Amino acid sequence: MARSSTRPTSRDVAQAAGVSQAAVSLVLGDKWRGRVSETTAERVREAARELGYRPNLAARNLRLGRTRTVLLVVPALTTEFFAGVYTGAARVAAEHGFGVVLYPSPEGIGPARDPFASAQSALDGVLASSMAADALTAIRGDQLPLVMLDSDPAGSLGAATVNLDIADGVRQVAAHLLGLGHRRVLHLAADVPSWTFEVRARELAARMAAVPGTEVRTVRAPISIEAALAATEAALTAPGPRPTAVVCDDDKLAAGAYKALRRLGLRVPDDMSVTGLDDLALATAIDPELTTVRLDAELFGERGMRALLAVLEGREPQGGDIPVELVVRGSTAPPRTTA
Amino acid sequence: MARSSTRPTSRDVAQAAGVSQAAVSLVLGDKWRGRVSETTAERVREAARELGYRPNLAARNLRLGRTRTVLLVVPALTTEFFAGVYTGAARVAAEHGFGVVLYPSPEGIGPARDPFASAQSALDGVLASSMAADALTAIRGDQLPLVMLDSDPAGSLGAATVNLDIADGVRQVAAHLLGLGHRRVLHLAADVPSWTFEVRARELAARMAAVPGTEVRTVRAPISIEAALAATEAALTAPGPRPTAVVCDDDKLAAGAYKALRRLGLRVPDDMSVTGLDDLALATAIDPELTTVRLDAELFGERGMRALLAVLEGREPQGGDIPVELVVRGSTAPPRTTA
DNA sequence: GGCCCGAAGTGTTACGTATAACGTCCCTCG
DNA sequence: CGAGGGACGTTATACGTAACACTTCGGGCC
Repeated sequence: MARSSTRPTSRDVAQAAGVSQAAVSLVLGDKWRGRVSETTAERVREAARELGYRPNLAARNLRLGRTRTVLLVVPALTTEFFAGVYTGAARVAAEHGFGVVLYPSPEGIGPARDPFASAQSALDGVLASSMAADALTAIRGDQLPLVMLDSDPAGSLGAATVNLDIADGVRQVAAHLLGLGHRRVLHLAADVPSWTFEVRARELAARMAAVPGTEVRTVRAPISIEAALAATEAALTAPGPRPTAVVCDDDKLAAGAYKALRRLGLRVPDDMSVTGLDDLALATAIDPELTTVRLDAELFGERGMRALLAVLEGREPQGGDIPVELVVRGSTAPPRTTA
Repeated sequence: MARSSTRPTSRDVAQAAGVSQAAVSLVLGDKWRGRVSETTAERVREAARELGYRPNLAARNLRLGRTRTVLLVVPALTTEFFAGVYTGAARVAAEHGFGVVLYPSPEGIGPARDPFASAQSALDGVLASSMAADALTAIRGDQLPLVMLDSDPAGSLGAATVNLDIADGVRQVAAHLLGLGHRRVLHLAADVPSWTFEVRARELAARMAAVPGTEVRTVRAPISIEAALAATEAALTAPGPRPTAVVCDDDKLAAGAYKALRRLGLRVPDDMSVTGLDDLALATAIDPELTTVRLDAELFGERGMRALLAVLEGREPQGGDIPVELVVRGSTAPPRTTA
């Protein structure tokens, strides 16, 4: 019996089982077929169980030069969207014996230097959602394998990207509203410098412009209910013909739009249609329930992790955008009076 | 110049600066006052900068036997509540040179073995929110320093606890409703086996029972909008005198209650008052805005981390519950007809 | 002049693991 | 009957860092 004050090492196990430390490593590392007899192997396993042996990860990482741990960088912990991304990513990672560590970039989407100062050699790779450019270059400088989530494929400095097909989601929203007869639309845009939001604006403008007589007005707000409320109220009380629908970059913004409309005495969807994007719990909590674009967050995380694992193994990550789906609920209807 | 294919080590820096590896360790570890001259120290720092040296954490952790990293176990990533807890905890940790790694227990609150299998010697301590007992004993078995968040002080196997004063929050809710004249109350309880929810039930029952002629009916639902909707609808269509207020364990449950009331043709607050607990963004997104108990999540995380750091340094963590505050909004009013 | 002391470093070791390289023994085959 | 080869291990080493113990040298002090 070894000194019980400190944690048992593989050497303690070896002594208890009457074998060498190397044998313990072989058995516990499952590399023993044809090198150690079944009976000896069992004796080692028994001793390890007996002593409550847990391998020292620091030593293993040092020896192997890798950690089987990757970092997931998310803009914020707030939404269940990133919870889903984590869940999907963690599941796939676990299947391959990898762990996932989470780094929430402190204030929304912003520079994230910390994780690389504190994690460095503790990481094998990084899965990063829409990050600021300087953090990205910091990672590249560290030579860490990187896969970007929802990022401009052209501007990722050669990193692989995995994207949701947001553009198609916006297309579906535009088609839905145009089909209902809407022609004047207010775009409540997220005031966040990220490619994923640029796509929304670009695609909406393009789809609406394809139909004559349409008009898109844009107003920007940070992703918060109060900010969305203020921005929407300001936009709708401005002079000129009033839009008949509000297209929001995000469900949270839509919740703010609801409040602005209520304050202005406008009813959803009778006086004004509203659409969101994400399909958070919030979307069905508000009244009427929100017509929005459902993003499969878990699949997103899963595909992202698969891509990163491919990069780590030197394989080519497979591309292809992840499909999204318009969910029509009670917040959209034909405009009251045709323009 | 060393081989550029692999990362520079402290030995590479030493060679570049013309000193020994030990000197590099002293200088970069800030332990050099009186041991190395200022000029030599500067030469070392310059060489390190030049080579882009980053210490190998695995080696450091192995050498020191600690990682300056703690684990934060949260029941779910979903709510902004735990985002706040993380933010507060991470800030305090950073001030003391510690990093925080997040472990979201996979499905809500449940057994969490993984982190100890995968993190083990990679952690100095654990800050855990309301966990299942078996996971807790797993940690204790690992002898990892532990602080529990929102957990029964009596049942934590000797681990220090840091709690929000939920009981006082419930007291404030009860006093508010009683003051408005409510006597029959439906308690929409979270169907989650956690001490923090037991407290709500116990305290509500006690406070209501203190006033003659009161009645508390209880219905349980998992924390989801749909489940809360179904449970509330069932409870309110049951025979017997209808309650005049619904007290919810959580804002999300309250959102479900709103939907049930709408479906039943009951208006908030005219026909039914509703209260929540958390003060999430959701609370102000729904209409009318929810009367709820605001929890200071950041302060909670901060205090929890301070307690854990105290334990790590062998000091006695300081106790004391964190105060909470009732926020009265539009969802509560006097009952329409006095019973 | 001898002695001690502080400054400025260096040499060496250990942390716990995984694995390459190296021994045995015994059995089989040509 | 000797060579070869599997079965079953062991010995030794390296990963990169921090820290202890030791050396060298110049100066101050009695």
